Amino acid sequence: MSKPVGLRDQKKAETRQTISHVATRLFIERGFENVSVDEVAREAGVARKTVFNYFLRKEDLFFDREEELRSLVRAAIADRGEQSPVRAFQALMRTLLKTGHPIFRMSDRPIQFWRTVVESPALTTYARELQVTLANDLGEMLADAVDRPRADPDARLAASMLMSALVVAYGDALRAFRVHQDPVEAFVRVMEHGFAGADAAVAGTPYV
Amino acid sequence: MSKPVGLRDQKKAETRQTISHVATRLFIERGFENVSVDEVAREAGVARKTVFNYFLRKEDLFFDREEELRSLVRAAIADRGEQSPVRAFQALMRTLLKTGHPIFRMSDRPIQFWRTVVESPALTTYARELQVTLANDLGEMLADAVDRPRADPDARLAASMLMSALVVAYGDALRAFRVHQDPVEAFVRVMEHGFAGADAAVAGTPYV
DNA sequence: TAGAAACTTACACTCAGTGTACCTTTTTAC
DNA sequence: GTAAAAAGGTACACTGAGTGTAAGTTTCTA
Repeated sequence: MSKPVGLRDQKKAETRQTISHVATRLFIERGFENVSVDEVAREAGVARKTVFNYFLRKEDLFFDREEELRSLVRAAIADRGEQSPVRAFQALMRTLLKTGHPIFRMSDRPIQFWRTVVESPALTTYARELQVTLANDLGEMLADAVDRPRADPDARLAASMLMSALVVAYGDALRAFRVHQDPVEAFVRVMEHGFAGADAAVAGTPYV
Repeated sequence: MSKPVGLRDQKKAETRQTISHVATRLFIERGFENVSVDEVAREAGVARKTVFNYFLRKEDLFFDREEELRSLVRAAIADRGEQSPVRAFQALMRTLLKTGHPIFRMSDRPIQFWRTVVESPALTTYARELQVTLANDLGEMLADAVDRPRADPDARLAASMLMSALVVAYGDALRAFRVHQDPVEAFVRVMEHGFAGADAAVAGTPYV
């Protein structure tokens, strides 16, 4: 998070914002595959190449918020005190959920967002990549936290199961929302079962 | 599995085989992204369009064997007798592993195959899609087996965790192979931990 | 204020994937 | 056996993502 100071950085930030906002709006309105990058560029008043200068892939125009969660997790594991790293992660998730953090909020906006994702094969694929990336990251953080090698299979297993639990929980929360049930309650139920499972998977290791 | 009878079907099968074999060879030799579909078509003595008539996507040229595992799982769950469905699935995996079934065999050929996958972002993504597809399938089979709705979150959680365990186990087995350790032993160790975790996640449900 | 550095753009290109119309081969029906 | 029809293969033309390059333009720095 380096501070932009000069006029140049300010303009860059603005351009990036504009492109991302325009793209997000168009994608939600008309679907990801029905909007070309050309169109986004035109609407944002910028060259097509400029779009690709800011965003490596078309999908990046829609997902812009992965880094945030990652650093939250990193901080929680670093400041975990006496807790085991897995418990620290679980505690963080419970807190984010209870405090209605944007990432886990179940209101209209995110619902729209995820509907757009679900309706687009490309975005769905991208979301899965994100899950794997976060699982790998989490695995390395866990291993680092207990001084095991970064490729430690127990860490990877724990991370992978924790992420699975969250994704399944998220899916069920969306379903609950659609049928006008309490999405948070649905989320917590599945999440806690998954967390218990992850605990059991790495029982006897320093992770839990 | 309908039997091809006429000359036409025979030729079709041959063409498909040729294309798939040529493609697989080229991809393993030079990497997925370094071989264009044009090249595959040329080498197979066929028009580029013909390739896309047989295979929906370039990636399909490389992965050709998902259906087999799916039907094995389906059969195992159907014929599970007194066992719970999750136990039946776990038993199947142990058997496949012990009997050295092609899908789980850790010899040079699959190693080459997976190295090619790992080195290609597109193929890696495809493999993940496969994992999700199989997890969804398994989830529905589990739910069907105990007469719960197909979208039952417990079934999805169990399926997702079981698949996670297998994928992490597979990854660790490949790692073991590279360092000249026993890949099967590595696989079993991680798999069993994961299975125990999945059991715990859905303890108290009819799945386990 | 001039030159360096960084960003934007136009242009040309590769490659995946699709649609269409036409040609060739196999099948089928007489 | 042969002719019509059915199906596959091909050529061609197209869209759209993504990349490389060189030249123009804006901001920064000394």
